[in-house]
Amino acid sequence: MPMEKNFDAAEAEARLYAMWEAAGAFKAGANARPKPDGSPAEPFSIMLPPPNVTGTLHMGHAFNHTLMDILIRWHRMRGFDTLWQPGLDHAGIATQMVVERELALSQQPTRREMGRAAFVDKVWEWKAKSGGQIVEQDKRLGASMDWSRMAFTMSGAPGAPAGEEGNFHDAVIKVFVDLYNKGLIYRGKRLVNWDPHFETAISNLEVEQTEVNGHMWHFKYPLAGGESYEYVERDADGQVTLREVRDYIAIATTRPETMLGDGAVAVHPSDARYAPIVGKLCEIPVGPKHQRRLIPIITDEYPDPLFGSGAVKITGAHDFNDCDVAMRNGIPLFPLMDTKGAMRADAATDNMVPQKYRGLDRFDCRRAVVADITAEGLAVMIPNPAPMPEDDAGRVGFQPTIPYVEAKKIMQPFGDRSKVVIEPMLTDQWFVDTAKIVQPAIDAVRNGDTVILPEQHEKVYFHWLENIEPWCISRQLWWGHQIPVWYGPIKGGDTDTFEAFGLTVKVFCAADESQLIDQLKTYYGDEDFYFFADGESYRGFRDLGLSGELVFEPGEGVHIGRDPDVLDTWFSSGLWPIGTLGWPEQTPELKKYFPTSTLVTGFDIIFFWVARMMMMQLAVVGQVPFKTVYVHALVRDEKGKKMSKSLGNVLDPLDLIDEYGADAVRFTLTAMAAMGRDLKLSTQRIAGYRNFATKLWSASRFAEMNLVWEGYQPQAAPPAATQTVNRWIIGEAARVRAEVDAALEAYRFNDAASALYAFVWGKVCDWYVEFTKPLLADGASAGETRATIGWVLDQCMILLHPIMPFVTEELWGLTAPRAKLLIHADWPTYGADMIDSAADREMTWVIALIEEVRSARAQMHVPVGLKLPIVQVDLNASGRDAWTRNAALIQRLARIDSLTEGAAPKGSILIAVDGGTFALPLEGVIDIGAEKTRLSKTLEKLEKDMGGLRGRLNNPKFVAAAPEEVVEENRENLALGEAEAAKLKRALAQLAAA
RNA sequence: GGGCGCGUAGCUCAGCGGUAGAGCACUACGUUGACAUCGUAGUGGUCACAGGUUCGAUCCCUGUCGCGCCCACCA
Repeated sequence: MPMEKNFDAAEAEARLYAMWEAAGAFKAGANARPKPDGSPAEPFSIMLPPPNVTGTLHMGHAFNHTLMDILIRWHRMRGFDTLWQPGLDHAGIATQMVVERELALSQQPTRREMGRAAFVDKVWEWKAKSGGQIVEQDKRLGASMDWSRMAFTMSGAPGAPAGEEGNFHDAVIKVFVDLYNKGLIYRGKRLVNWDPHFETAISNLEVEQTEVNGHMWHFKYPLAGGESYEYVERDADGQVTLREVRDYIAIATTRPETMLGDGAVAVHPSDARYAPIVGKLCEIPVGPKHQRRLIPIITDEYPDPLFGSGAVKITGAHDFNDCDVAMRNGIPLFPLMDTKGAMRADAATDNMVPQKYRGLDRFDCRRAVVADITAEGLAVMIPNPAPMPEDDAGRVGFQPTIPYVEAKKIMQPFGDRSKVVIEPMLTDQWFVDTAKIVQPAIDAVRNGDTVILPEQHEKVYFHWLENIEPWCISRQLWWGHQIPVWYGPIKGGDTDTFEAFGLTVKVFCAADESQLIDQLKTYYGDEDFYFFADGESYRGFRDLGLSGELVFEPGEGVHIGRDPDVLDTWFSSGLWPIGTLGWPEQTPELKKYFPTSTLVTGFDIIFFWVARMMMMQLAVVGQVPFKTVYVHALVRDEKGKKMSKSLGNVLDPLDLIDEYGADAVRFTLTAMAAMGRDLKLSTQRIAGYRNFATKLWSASRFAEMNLVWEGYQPQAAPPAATQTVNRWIIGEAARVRAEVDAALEAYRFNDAASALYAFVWGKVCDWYVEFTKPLLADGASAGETRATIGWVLDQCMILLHPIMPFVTEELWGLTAPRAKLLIHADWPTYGADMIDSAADREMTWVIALIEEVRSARAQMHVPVGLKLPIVQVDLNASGRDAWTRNAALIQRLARIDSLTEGAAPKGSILIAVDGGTFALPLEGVIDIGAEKTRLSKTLEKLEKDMGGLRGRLNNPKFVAAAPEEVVEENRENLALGEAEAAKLKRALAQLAAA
C-alpha cells in the first residue's frame, strides 16, 4: 500500500503508543543486551519527579518528561537495562484542598462534619476517580515509562483501598521511626509559619515573600507612672538637632494588632537617646486603661538605631526576630491568635486580648487598634507634608499635624498554595534536625558522587544546605502519612518527654500499633495501660491517672493517644528513589537500579525535593540517590513571562499536540533546551518542526517511489557503496551519529536536535536525495544507491527516534519488515572510519560549484527554464576528476547542458571554485552592469577578508605566538583569496572591455 | 542586602580565544515526478557600553547601563 502523502499524527500516535504498550516495550529491562564482553547490561534508571495526584500535564511537565524520555529511549536502544519509574505524589495540601472544594460544590458534609476516617476515604475515592489524569496525558506525549511499576507516595497507607497496596507507607514510617530513634527528629514548641487558611504549619520553603503596599505606624508607649525624660537627638557630627522632654517612647510597627502581645521594648545598647529609660517600664497603649500591661524597656543588639525610632516592640509569639530577642532576654511570649488568624477568644488569653478585639480577624483588629490609639492621641504626630494655605477655620499659615503613618513597601509572607498572609505562630511541631544530616549531602556533591548540571546550580545547592534550618515536617492536615507517635504519661527519668499543661508527657514513637504496644509493655508492664486507636479517636491513655481530658489543638499542646498530624508531603517524596524500588525490602530492583542514574528536574524544586532526597537517602541508606542531576530551565510564554493560569498565558501541551503532533512539540522543546536559559515557546517554532517531520516523511515517500523498499534488507552496517555520492552520505551519517551521542552524553539536547535537523534536512534532503536521482536512473549504480538510500533513511529514523518517536516508528514499520520495533532497534556505534575523506572533499567541491552557478544564475536573472553551457577555463587535476565523475548531477542541479574547454567567452560570468575557474557564457543574456556589480561586490568582500589576513600575517608577533596550524591556515586562505581576486579582476577587466 | 543568569540579524535563540550561525520573518524567482508543511537565490550584525589581558576578544578579566530570576527576619 503506497504511503499517504502526509503523516497523520492524530491517528498514528495513539495506535503506535498502544502497540508499544502491548509489546511491553517500556518495561524495565526491555531490550537490555549484555555488553560486548558478555557482562550483564548496564543499568540506567530515571525516577519521574512524581506529579501531584491533582495535576494535569502542563508545559513544564512536557519539557521535563520529553528530556527524560529522550535519555530513556536513547539508553534503551543502546541496550542498557533501562528503568523509567513513574508515579504520583499524594500532595497533602493541594489534594485536601481539591477534595474539600468538591465536597462543598456537591453540598456534601464538610471535612470536619464527616470526620477524619470518612474524609480520607473520600480522598481515596477521588483519587481513584479523577486523580492522575496526567498519566493519560503523558501517553499522548509519548513518554515511555514503565507503567506496570506505577508508584504512589501513599501506597500501603492504612485505609488505602484495594489497588493501592505498596510499600511506601511502610518506608515512610520506618524512616520516621529510625530517624527519631537516632535523635534526628524531634518535637518542639517553636515559632512556625502558619497558614491561617489551611490551618496548618508549613515549611519556610512554602512561603513566598512578596512586596506589597503596607503602612508603618508610629505610636507612643507612655512611660509607667507618668515619668518623663529628656530626649536628645544628634546628627552625625554630634550636634544636637532635637531636645525635648518626653513621657513616652516611640515605636514603629507595620503590625499594630500584635501590640497586644508585646513583651518588651528593645533599644540598641549604644543608643544614647534611650539610655535614661532603659530598665524602666512602659505601657502598651491599647485596650481598656485599667487592663493595660506594662512591659520593660530592654537593650539588645537587634534594633537598628537608624531605623524608625530606634526602638522595637518585642512580640515574641508573632515574629521570628522578636522571638530570638525574647528568648535571649527571658521575655515571655503571648500568643494572640487562633488557628484561623483571628484574635483569640478563649480563656487562656483573657488578659492578653481585650474583650472588644476578641474574635476579630487579624486585619480587622489592626484597623480597630489603629483607630483606638489614634483617637486616644497616642499616635506620633508629624506636620502635614502638604500644609494648607488656609485651614477650615480660616487661619492663614496654619500647618496641621497628622498621625505619622508611612506608606511603605513591605515584604509580606504568603502561603504558596493558599495565597493568604502567613502568620508566625507558636505551636508544637515535629522537626527534622537537618543540621545533623546535611553534611553528607554537601560532601557528595563536592566530591562528585553526585554531579549537578549545569554547574552554576551547585552554588545554589551549597548555599541553601550550608544555611539550612530545621525542617518542620508536621502538618495539621488529614491527607497524608499520619505521624507514628503516641503520647502517654511517663514514669520518671525518661528523657523523651515534654511539658504541656503542667503534665510531663512521654512520646512513644512506633512504626505501627503492635510495635507501640510492645513499647508500652516494656514501659508499663502488662497491666498498666489501655490501648485503643480505631482511627477515629485515640483515648487509650485517659485512665492512666491523668486528671482531666486534654484536647489537642494545633499549636496548643498535647493529647493522649496518637498524634493527629500528618507528615509534610516532601518527607515522603524525599524517599522517592528508594521507596519506588521497594525499600525497606531489599528488592532486586533496588539492588540493580539504585543509586539511579540521572534526575531531570527544574531548578524550582532543588530545595524542596532534590536537596531533601540527597539528605534522606544518605541518612537512610548511606548512598546518594542519583549520580547526575540535570537541572533544566523554565518554559515561559513568547514574551518571557512565566506561564500561569492567573495570567492566562498558559499553552496547553495537549492542544499543541492536537494541532502539531507530539513529535513536533517534543522536537521544539528539545531544540530549545539549551542549558541554563529559560525557553520562550512560540507556536511558529513548533510549526517549523512539524514541517521537519513532514520532510522526513516525504523523503521516505521519495524512496518508496524509487523502489528503495522493494525487497529492502535492513542492515546495521552501511552498504558497501562504490559511488562517491553514497560513500559521502554514509560518512555524513557517521558524523551525525557521533555528534548526537556526544551531545546527549553531555546533556546538550539542543545540540543533538540541531545536528539531526541539519543532517536530515540540510544534507539528506537538500543534497543527497537530489544526487541520487541520476544514479537511480542508471542501471549500474541503481542497486547500491537504493540500498544506501534505505540505509541512510534508517539511520535518520533511528537517530531521531528518541526525540520524535512517533513518526519514526511509523516509518520504520511502513518501509520494511523489521526484526524489532524501532523503539528497540539497536543504536548505531559506527564511527569516523566510515568517513571517506576523498568522497567528502569531492562532494564538498561539487556542492560549492553548484551553489556558485545557481547563485550567479539567480543574480543575473537567468530564466529557470533556460539551460546554459559551461566553459571550463582552467581546472586542476582533482577538479577535472570531480567534474568528470559528477558531471551528470552537476549539470542537472546547476541546469547546465554542456561543457567545453577554453578561454572565457566574451560576456560570460566567471565561476571560481577550489582549484579552477569556470565560465558561464551569457552574452546577450546577462546584464553587464549587474554582473559588474556582482563581481565588484564579491571582490570587495574578498579584499576585506584578505586585509584581515594580511594584517595578521604581517604581524611578526602573530606568526611567532599563534599556533602553527592557525598561521598555516591563514596563509592558505590568503593564497586562495589572492588567486580568486586575480580572476575576479580579470573578469571585471573583460567586462569593461566589452 | 546577598547570589545567579541574560543583553549576538526585524523576532526567538545557538555559539564562545583564531575571517559571525540557525529557525522564523522579509525580498526575488519557481506548477523541475519526494516534499508548496516545498525549492532556489538573497537582504539583514561596531556580537549592550567603556576599559584591561592577549599576536589576536563576541568569547577571558574589571567596571557601567539595561533586563530577569533566586535567596534574605529590617521592626
